[in-house]
Amino acid sequence: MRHLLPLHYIDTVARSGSIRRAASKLAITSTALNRRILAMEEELGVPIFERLPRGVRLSTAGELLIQHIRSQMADMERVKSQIADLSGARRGHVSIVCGQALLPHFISKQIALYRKEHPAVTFSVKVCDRKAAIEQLTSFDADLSVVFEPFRTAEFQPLSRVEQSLKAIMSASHPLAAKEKLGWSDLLSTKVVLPTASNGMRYILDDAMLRKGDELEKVIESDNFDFIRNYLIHEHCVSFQLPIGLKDDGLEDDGTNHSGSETIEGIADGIEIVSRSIDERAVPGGNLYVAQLKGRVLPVAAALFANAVVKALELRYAIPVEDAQDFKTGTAT
Amino acid sequence: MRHLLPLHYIDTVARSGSIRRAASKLAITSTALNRRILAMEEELGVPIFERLPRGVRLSTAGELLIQHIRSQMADMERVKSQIADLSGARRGHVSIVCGQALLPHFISKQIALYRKEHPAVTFSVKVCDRKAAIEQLTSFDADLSVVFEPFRTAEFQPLSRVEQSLKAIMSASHPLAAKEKLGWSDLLSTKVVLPTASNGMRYILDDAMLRKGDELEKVIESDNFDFIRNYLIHEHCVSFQLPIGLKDDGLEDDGTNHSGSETIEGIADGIEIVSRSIDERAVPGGNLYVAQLKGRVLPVAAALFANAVVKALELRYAIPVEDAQDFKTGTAT
DNA sequence: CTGCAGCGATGCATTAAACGCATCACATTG
DNA sequence: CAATGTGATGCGTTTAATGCATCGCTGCAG
Repeated sequence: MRHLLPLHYIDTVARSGSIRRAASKLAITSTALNRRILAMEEELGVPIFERLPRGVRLSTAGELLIQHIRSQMADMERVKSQIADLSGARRGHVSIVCGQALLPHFISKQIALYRKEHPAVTFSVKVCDRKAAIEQLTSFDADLSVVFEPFRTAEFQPLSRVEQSLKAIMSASHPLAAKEKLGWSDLLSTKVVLPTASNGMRYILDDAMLRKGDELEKVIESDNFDFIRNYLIHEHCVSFQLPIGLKDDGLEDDGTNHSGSETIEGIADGIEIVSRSIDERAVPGGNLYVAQLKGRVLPVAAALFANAVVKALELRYAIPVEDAQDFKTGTAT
Repeated sequence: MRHLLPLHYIDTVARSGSIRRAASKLAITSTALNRRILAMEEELGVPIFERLPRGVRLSTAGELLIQHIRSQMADMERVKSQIADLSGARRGHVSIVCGQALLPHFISKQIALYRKEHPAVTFSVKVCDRKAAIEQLTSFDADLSVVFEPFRTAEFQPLSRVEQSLKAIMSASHPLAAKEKLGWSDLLSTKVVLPTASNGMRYILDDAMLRKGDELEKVIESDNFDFIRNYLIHEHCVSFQLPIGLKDDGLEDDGTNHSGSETIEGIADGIEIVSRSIDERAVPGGNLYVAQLKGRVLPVAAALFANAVVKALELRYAIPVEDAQDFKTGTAT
């Protein structure tokens, strides 16, 4: 797309923070790039960038412009995807940001299913905390966001929502593993490993501690779920996970319960990690959202993948009736 | 804006229906234009235009593209207007389509008021029937639409709505001028002059006739309100007008009633044209909508003018309470 | 049936725009 | 105080766009 090359140039400069760095990324000389920037500012009548000693930064006008540019480039992708869809062959790229819990089982399975139908569609998956997710949407770096307890702004447009109650995970030999469902006092009786503050589950847990007035005995804090799960093998601690992040959350794909099978999360070094329910009165459930940028029309591939994700999610974790309507109309907008 | 010159070229070709005609409009040779079209199609991978013996027509892919292009150009205007607004001086252009009834008094007054505050803002006003109005919005030829009983589609986004009951207008010497309020039998007792079918009032009247099972005695049909009003001078007929289309609809600007003054519409050749209310049971009221294209972010000037129009309209003709909320959220979207 | 008019496509010489190199002026940094 | 990295600018070169003339085609009027 030749005609939006100047736009791409500006975008790259804005991301790079310096004309010369952007120029090397774009494989042109800084001279050429500099001139194009100057020409663009000339046409616009106002500077797009503030000149700093160590580079450039977007001016106020530039902030307005860059938003337009990114929206414009993303929309061109959408048009191209729709045109490609006319000729039957669906191709394109879907960029997703999601919470860690989604990665190991749910998202990977959904992508595999979609790619089975449309092998020409490629994906990129980024892990983001609840705040960065929305930023990725607004900068048009991501098409879709699937995040637990996301940071909601006016630009956040939910496509679907399901409730997720936190599950406790621990070694099978942990004393609490004997219980079917854990209460607040159970959690207070053990050492816990928590995700870092940027995580949605931590947000729920901090809130619970604040309201109860108790502090859980936090011995480890980590932003990596793999590390946390593996640590539980070595010490009798409890940590937390969303049902959707478990290998087996006790549900079939259509949301019906298992016939009383064991809820074994995984085996490492011969030690089983098991998951147990937590009483909702101890730790209230949170919301998992599928969302896009408000007002944006997604490329064909992204829109249809979003539909598939929403469908799978709502089938497995029934959506609350009172809100269902809202999200349906939200999707149609 | 140099970078969207190619887009402007395509848009012009689409509107002209031939590359050569477009080339002369754009003051370049047909060769150059033709090449740019070919280059663009090359980049896109599919033809944008179908080649006909007498010119070109948009292909299916072209239809998708042209919508993107127009949206893109309109959005660039918005960005420019917002950037201009940063430097304090509001400038720009507002393009309005509206029904005939709005023109003589309401819209002209609103534009005058706005231009008093911002003399650098220019306006274009087109008269459209209820169907063409929405088309002008979708093609980005108009920013705002103010139409009585508009043709509503999914792309039509109301910013406000007020009810308007039809008024009967006639020469002061017409027998029915003696009455304060006219019923259905009154209308049946006289000859009438009607607007053409594309008009919103006609839509209401046709509907009323259908439901009553009676036909009004239509002697003249015209799409021009000036002609209609002037004709009433020469023959004892009744025609119709919206309150907002009257010089004096019996209301002050804030919606309160006049203190029993005469409702004189105008004087021509010494004969007064007066307006009289019509019983709602005879002819039900219709809705006057202020609207924009769904999902579009208007330029600063257009958005603020829309606000002013909505405010003036709702102050004068109180908006129905039960629907007010919907339109408020609609505006915010 | 035929010639004419209008259309889009294309080869070629010309022109204008973009580019790269070398260099300057400036500010921060070590 | 030198060293580094930044954006701006003058100049020769290269690339891309433009205009002209022309071709092949189709529908239409005589």
